[in-house]
Amino acid sequence: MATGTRRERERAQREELIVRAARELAEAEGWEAVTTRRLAAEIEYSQPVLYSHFKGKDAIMTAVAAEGFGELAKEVRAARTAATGASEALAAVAAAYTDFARKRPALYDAMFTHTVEVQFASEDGPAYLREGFGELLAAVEPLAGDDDPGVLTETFWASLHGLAMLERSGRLPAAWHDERLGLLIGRFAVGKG
Amino acid sequence: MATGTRRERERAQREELIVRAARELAEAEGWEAVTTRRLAAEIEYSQPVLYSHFKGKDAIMTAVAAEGFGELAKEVRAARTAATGASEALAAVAAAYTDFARKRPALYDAMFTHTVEVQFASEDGPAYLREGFGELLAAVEPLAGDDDPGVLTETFWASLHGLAMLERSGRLPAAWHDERLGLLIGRFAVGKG
DNA sequence: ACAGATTTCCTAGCAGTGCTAGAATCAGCG
DNA sequence: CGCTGATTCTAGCACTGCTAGGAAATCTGT
Repeated sequence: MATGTRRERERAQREELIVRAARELAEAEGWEAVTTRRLAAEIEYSQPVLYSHFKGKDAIMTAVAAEGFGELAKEVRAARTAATGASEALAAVAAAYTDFARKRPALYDAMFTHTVEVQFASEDGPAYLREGFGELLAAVEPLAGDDDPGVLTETFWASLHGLAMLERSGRLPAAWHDERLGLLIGRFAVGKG
Repeated sequence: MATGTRRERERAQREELIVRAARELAEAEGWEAVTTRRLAAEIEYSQPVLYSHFKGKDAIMTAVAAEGFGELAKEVRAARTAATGASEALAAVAAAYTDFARKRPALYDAMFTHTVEVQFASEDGPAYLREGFGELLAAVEPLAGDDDPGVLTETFWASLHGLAMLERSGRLPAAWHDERLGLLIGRFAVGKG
C-alpha cells in the first residue's frame, strides 16, 4: 500500500477517517445521530469536505456497509471452519450471523435497512458481498442434497435475516432466540449429509 | 358506528381521511413523498390539523401499518382456509404472505421497516397483530410435530419476512422466488402431519 | 525568497423536513 | 346581534442534506 503522492495518501487516510467516524457515531448513538454537520465536526473538517470524498450521505453509509459485509463474512467463516460436522457448521454459521446482527445493529442497519443501492445477488455483485454469500454457501451446500445449493443458501440466508430483523425490532422476544435457531437448523439440516 | 356528536363523527371521518391519504400517497410515490405539508395539502387542511389527530408523523404511519396488519391477516386467512391439506395450506399461506409484501411494498414498509414502536410478540400485542400471528400459527401448528408451535411459527414467519425483505430490495433476484418458497415449504413441512 | 497559479477548504446560504406558538376565523348560544 | 369558546391557519423555529463562491493554504517557476 501507500501508493501515489503524499496528498493522495493523505486523502485516502482522511476518507478512512470519515468512514470510521460515521461508523463509530452510528454504533454509539444510532444513524439518526449521524448528520453531515455532526460528522464534519467529528473529523474536524467542514461539511463540504465530506462531499469531496463521497457523493452524499448515502455513499458514506454504503462505505460503512461495505466494511460490515467484510466483517460479517469473516465472522461467519471463522464459525464455519471452527465447527466439525456439517450440521454443526450450519448451526455455528447461523449463530455467528445472528450474533453479528444483534451486537452491531447500526452496522447491520447500514448493510440491509438503509442502503438500497447495493445490487448484488447473482453474479455481478461487489466482491465483499459474494464473499459473505460464499461463506453461507459453503455451510449450506453439504446439506443441500438434491436441492439447488445456491437457491437453498438464499433461502437460509433470508431466514437468518428475518430472524435478525424481527428480534432486533423487538417484534420477536429475544428470549427464545436459541430455540428459534435450533428449530431452523433442524429444518435445514434434515436427513442429508 | 356513528356514535357521539356530529362533530365527533366528523373528526373521526377526517382521521380516516388522513390515514387513507397517507397510505395512497405512500403506495403511489413511496413514503419519502409523504411529508406533512404534502399530506396536509392532499386532505385540504393545514399541517396543524394533522397534529390535532396524531402525535406526529410516526403515529400516522403506525395507523397505516395497523390497516396493513389487518389486511395481511385477512389475505393469509383466505389462503389458508382455501387450501386442503396441511402442507398445501402452509404453501398457500407463504405465497399469500410474500405476495402481500411484494404487491404492497409501502404498506409492508410501514408495518416492518419504519414503525418501530409497535411492540407485540408475546401476549400483550395489539389485537390486529395477534390476529395475523394466529393465522400463521394455524397453518404451522399441524406440522409442528414435537416442536413448540409458537416458536416454530415465529421462525417460519421470520423466514417469510426475510425473503420478502431481501427480494424487495433486489438483493435476491425475484426470478427464483417460487423456488425459494418451495424449498422453504419443503423444510417446514417435512415428515410430520 | 517571492509572485503567480492551483488546489484545498470554509463560510454562508438554499430548499426542504417535522413540528408548534399565537393570531385569525368560525361555530354555537344568550 | 354580540359574545364565548373551539377550530383552523399563518408564520416561524430548529433541523436536515447539500452547494456556490470566496478565502486560505499549497505548490510552481524564476
